[in-house]
Amino acid sequence: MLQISQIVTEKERVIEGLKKRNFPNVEQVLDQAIALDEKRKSSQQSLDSNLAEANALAKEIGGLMKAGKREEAEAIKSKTAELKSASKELAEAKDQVEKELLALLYTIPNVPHPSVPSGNTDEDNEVVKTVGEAPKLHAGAVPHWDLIKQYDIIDFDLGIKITGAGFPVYKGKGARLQRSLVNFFLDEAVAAGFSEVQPPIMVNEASGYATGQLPDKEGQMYHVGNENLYLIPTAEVPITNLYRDVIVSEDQLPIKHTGFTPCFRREAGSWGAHVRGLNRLHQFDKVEIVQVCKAEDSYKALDDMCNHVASLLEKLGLQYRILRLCGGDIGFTSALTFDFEVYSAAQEKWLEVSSVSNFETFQANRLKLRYKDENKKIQLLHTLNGSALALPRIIAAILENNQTPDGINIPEVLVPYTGFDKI
RNA sequence: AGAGGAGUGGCAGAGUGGUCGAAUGCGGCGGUCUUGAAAACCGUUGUACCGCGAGGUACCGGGGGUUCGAAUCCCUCCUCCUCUGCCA
Repeated sequence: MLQISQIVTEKERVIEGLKKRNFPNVEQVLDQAIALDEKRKSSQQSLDSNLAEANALAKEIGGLMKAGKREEAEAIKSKTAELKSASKELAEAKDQVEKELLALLYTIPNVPHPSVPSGNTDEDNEVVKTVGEAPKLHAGAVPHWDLIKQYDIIDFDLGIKITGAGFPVYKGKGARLQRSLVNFFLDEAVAAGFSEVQPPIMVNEASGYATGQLPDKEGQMYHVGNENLYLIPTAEVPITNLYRDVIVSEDQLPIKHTGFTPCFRREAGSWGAHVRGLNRLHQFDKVEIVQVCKAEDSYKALDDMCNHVASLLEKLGLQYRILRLCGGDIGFTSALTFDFEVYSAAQEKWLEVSSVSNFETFQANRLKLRYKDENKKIQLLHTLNGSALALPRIIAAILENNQTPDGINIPEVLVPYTGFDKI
């Protein structure tokens, strides 16, 4: 959520940024927010002076009662009734304005970083660089959805039986490959200085709001109604929320965490013929990296996180490219996002396997995640996160790219984890 | 899940209707003393909003209520502890 103070003091920059996102009626919405804020201030002023008066009278009554001057006290009491009802009305008015303002602010996305290209769809994303080469597959090479059947390592039909579409069952070497990748990614993240956490995979409403999934993506999360909890769409939610309502001390920064969790996404409306096999699932595994740092350090941190993701893909020997997301494709909460895509050679398609974002203060403002600077001034921190990495599409690419007529080769770095070098 | 108890500032812990944003201790910060440190002593030490400022308002787990006045009384929710039950 943007700070209202940001909207007031940097209105032009906000307008320019939101236009890049094609956010409709920018000026109108911002003016409305500013007007509501003014209304909020004035209603607080009248409420406060009203309360101050009432407090003074109450004290006076207290003093008189103690002095035994009952009658004088009673006389003053009669004066308070009016103040009381006025206070109630003023408080309601103030709450109402605050709610309206908050509801409006919830609808405003983050201001993109100046380097974010304008554009409408993923077609307009900027390819920053492409690393590695596409493997040359043998004549009979097939997509991963055929390979998983051929080698009996991932079973979609069984998943459909016990749960539904998009919930595959990993079997034998498929299950082992998945576990190996999780361990490999966690080990690499820990080696890069991210401390490991295992968070809950259901979160409450407050957590969903704080990282921005609510109310924006309400329909995309699975909701556990009898407990009013949400299944996490990404470990970003619980891990970032570890720092909700926290004022950290400067020497704790930067905070770096990694965590492995399953992720759940309803993917309402995004299913189609182009989505096959492991390309899109309702439940998948992911290792996430999260960072909290000072404003002046956050873009360096973003770079570091991107380099970490790149190193993973290089170690796995996968061709990949990095995209700078355009204004139309960047997430609601993000200021700058780099997507990583691996080339899936049999599908002849680029698959997104990581998204690394800097949210600047957008999440921190909702989280109330702050620190005290050297002048003892309390400042919002910046939050960042990235996938490192999401498993299913990595598995798809490994299977497709490393297939040979007599088996699938396992990348060398994984062999110590899998215990086998071929499927 | 049932019965009982409890949630107060960074921590510990007082306060059960009136000048309480809240005693006291510890911790933190600043200072005196010291060659330096420790000890001792003195001072200081929450957050948010409004206001140019003086200052004001709110916050004692969350929400609601009673009252001129609530940390204190009532209702409700949440969390923790103890006992009983159940269980991976």
